[in-house]
Amino acid sequence: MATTREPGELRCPTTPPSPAGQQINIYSQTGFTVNGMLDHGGLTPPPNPQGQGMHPGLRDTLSPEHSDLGGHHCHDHSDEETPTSDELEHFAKQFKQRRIKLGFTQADVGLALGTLYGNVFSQTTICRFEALQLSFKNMCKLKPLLNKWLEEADSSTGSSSSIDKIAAQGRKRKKRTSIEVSVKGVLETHFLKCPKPSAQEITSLADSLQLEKEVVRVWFCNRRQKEKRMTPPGEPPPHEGPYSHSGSAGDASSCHDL
DNA sequence: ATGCATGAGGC
DNA sequence: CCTCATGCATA
Repeated sequence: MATTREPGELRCPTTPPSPAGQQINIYSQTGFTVNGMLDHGGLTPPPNPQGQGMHPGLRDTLSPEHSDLGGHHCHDHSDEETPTSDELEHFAKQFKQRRIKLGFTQADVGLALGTLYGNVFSQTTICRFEALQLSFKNMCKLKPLLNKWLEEADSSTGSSSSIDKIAAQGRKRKKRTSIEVSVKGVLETHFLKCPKPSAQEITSLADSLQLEKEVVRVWFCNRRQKEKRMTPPGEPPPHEGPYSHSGSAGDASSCHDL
């Protein structure tokens, strides 16, 4: 049932005490510069064609170099340029390890980034970074920031934190709709058939599932995003029993079935 | 750790 | 409407 509840004040139950005492940060997102990835007084380095182009499976053999065309080449410094998937993976692992050793929570890091560079991030984002659950591009963007934080953190092992919260906006966030597992299953099935249903298909699907069209639409959007992330479900330290997923009995022909 | 949601930018 | 980057609210 869609029991619309207002966003109550809820605090993370698992937020270890962290030292506080720093400066305040500025605003939040939207409008920040895209780091200084390319700003040398030379030619603009070739854009990274990768990213979303590859499907989940770029775990091992991935050419770590780029084809230099034109006749110019820029060396890749310690941290810059487009890292490889492997590099990102390694970095993420090390980052998490060090972060924990230093006694910081994911939330702490997110805030620290804000006080350090003005870009605040939530626990969610840090978590996803560590788990490599972001898009390749996104990972590349965050790596430099987190890397810098690492340096700062281990350098000044003692005081680094801040307490600052951005006021919630006037808009009320819709209550999270919990979709029943059985319904999710149906959605999954449809996704396999048609990852990108048309508006009308979404409408009828929503209708048959008794869900708001918007909810269904968003579900598909989120589902597509998941498909684009790095680390295909169950890869790194495979301890998980991958769902053998039977060949969905039924039909897998056309997505038009209104 | 994740599911559903918001919003900006793009066609 | 979609993609993408992000995050509140939850399990």
